[in-house]
Amino acid sequence: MADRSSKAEEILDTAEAMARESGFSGFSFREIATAVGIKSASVHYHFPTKDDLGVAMVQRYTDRFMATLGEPDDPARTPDRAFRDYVAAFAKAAVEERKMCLCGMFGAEILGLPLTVASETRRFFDLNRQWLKVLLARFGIDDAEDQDGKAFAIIATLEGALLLSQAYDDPTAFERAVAGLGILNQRDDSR
Amino acid sequence: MADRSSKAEEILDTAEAMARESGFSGFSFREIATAVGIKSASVHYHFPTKDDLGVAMVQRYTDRFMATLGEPDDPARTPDRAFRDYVAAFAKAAVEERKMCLCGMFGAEILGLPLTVASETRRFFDLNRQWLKVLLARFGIDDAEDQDGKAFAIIATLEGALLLSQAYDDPTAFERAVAGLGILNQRDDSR
DNA sequence: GTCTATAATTTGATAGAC
DNA sequence: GTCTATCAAATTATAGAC
Repeated sequence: MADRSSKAEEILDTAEAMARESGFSGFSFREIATAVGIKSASVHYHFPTKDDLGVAMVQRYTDRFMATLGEPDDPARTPDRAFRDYVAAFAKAAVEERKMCLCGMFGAEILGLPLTVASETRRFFDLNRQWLKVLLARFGIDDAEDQDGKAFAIIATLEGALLLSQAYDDPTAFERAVAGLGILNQRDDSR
Repeated sequence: MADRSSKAEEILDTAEAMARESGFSGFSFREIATAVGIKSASVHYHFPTKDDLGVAMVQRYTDRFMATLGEPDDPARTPDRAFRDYVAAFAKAAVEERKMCLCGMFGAEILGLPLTVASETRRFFDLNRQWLKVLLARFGIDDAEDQDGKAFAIIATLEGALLLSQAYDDPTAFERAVAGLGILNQRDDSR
């Protein structure tokens, strides 16, 4: 896709990890440089400005996230299974990575972001909504407004569950929040 | 409570507004000073360090928020009504103020906060969970684990709905997320 | 690609006069 | 309470050598 050098990927790894813990202002070129073993001027060689770095971070995060989801209407996967996979994508952030969703973090502080990064952040949510709409149609939810509301509700709950996991530094907060949700439990028997 | 001067309140107003848009690193003593018409050294007179300011911001926000909620077991208010009031407290942030919840913002970036501010932020969520548990008991939900899960799910959805409203700069995102949620619609007839 | 060196700006914070 | 003056550190970013 972007065909980046391995050093550029290392930079993105580090910047993403830092941003998912403390936001866009939560990392600096110097910190990243130290972490990957180069100087800050060399980071600027790969990503001239912080805007550029921010955009690349969100694009890579979004591409990876959507790729792990697969297609919502893949006939090889039941709707129930696809929905569980969707929840699992967020659970991974809470349990394995113990970090916020990058776009959830940027979404909250979007008014303080460069416009290019803000725009790319909204794209993440647009793609998620579209993916969920296709899936909800397979559940027999055909009304567009209904699909829209349910998609928003699902994303909100999962992003909020991640937020609580961060606040408490406790992955079980994510699990408890999701387990306590009716929408998800309706299909608890389908595993 | 804190018995602060009106200038200190002005400072807190400004800092809160800025933090709810772009986080803890999203405001500086100089910006605040300019906004309230004094110099940054004078801001330090009221709040010696940024830690102090952050703690005061969260304490005041939490106190105000819990005060508007009232008592969850006030017999003068039906459980349905109390729950609607709870949702309305978050809706106010999305629709009237068009800002993130201060503690939702700080919760997401909690790993980048001073420990004192982080601790105060968790208190906000502790108080919210306790309030909801008392309310859920009135709905006949007596199992403690059940109460806990549902409380987490409700807070997660509302904080996540605020996050989406910020990301899209659109209060209707909050409303759509909440409307699409089964847990809330079950009692749609009780208004 | 990475470095040294450096510029311009911003940040949190303090000392001391009024 | 507010000011001027100042500080040390950090930030994003650039120029130019290797």
